[in-house]
Amino acid sequence: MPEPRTAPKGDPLTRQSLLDAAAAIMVEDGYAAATTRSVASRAGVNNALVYYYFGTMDELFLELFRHGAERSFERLEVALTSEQPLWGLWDLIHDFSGSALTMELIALANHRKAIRAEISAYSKRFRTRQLELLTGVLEGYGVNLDEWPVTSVVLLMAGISRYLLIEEAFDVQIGHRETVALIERHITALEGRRRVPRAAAKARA
Amino acid sequence: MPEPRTAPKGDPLTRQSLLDAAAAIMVEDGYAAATTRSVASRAGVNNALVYYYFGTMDELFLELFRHGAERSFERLEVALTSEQPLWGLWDLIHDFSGSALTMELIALANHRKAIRAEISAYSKRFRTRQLELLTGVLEGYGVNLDEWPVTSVVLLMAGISRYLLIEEAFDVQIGHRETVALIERHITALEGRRRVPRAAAKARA
DNA sequence: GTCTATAGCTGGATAGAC
DNA sequence: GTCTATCCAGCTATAGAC
Repeated sequence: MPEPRTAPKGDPLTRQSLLDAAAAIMVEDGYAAATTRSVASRAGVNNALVYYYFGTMDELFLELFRHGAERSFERLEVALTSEQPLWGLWDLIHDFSGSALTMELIALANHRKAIRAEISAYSKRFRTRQLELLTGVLEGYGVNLDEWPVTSVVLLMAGISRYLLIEEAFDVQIGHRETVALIERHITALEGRRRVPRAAAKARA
Repeated sequence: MPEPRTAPKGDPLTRQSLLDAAAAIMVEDGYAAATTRSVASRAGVNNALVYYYFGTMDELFLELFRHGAERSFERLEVALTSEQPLWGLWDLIHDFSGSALTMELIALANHRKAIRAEISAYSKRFRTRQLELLTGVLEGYGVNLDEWPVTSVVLLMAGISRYLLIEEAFDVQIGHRETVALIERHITALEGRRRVPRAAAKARA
């Protein structure tokens, strides 16, 4: 579906630059810093345009989330139907890009009902799809699903990965290397060494 | 040390009620809702008192964090020197109370330098102490520390626990029960069934 | 589509009365 | 200690000119 049902009004470039500006500000200074003025200013336009394009800041935030969510969903499909689904899932989950923004949106959701509902619905959909696609894979690897339920495997990978990112943001890295190695050892035991390229890994200092 | 070196000025009760009010508001509506006016109003006093007691909102947030951090550190000592250190650690980490506030403070830290620094320093101290106390314990249990580094055990427990709490906040609970069971199975394998009472567990719906 | 101008509100912070 | 009063900054949102 390359053509949305109702084409959003206005200049698509301006619209996108507002979304990009909002994302950048949220990552750099937190969601509270993403105001109509700061976003518009960074996008190089007047703040009244935020209302012209999105109506309210809530709508802008929602659109930002939906963009990222849709992209993640597509990447999930690719990862879990690839030759090495576990490696694909790990790389996807462990990917730095987007995580900072996601965490800001989660924080934002704490006091924005619409955003909370959107994230909640999406998370369930995402998790459900993960399970659908991964159950057969783990069965194929001969994993004992009573001892290692698919949900738990997914939760462990996601949880540890998210936690490492949070700690890194606070410059705490004690034991991170060993822990990543531990996870990757287990993945290797199931589906061999990583043969697929790590998807679009960001350079890290 | 029942007497602090420099007694904070003002009425200790008012001071505490301001801190309590700030904590409650942050948990309920997010850190952005904790303003001088909202905090003072909830504490039943005038908003100018926030400045009388704390000077700035930043100082209030810092004091809030330090209180919780100190309490956590004490609980860590108790847990890790108890008869069942792993169960103690798990209960401490997995405790619901305080986690919501912690997450708000983490979000807040994203754009408040002073708070970021405080959390960073505390986290390192906390992790270091965990390792000091837990290394001997795991050795005593005959754990292969090359395969399961102490840091990784701690990170896995903390990461999964935190992630479960975040998901619960979004009403996503798919696989949570099984995953908690999995972790507790492993703890049981090392140090037997839980014999110590779960510390101050909050009732959950 | 993009702008200026402005209304209306909320927040941080301070001065000074009691 | 606690309050009232007030200043100023910054924000959302709208009206209307170009």
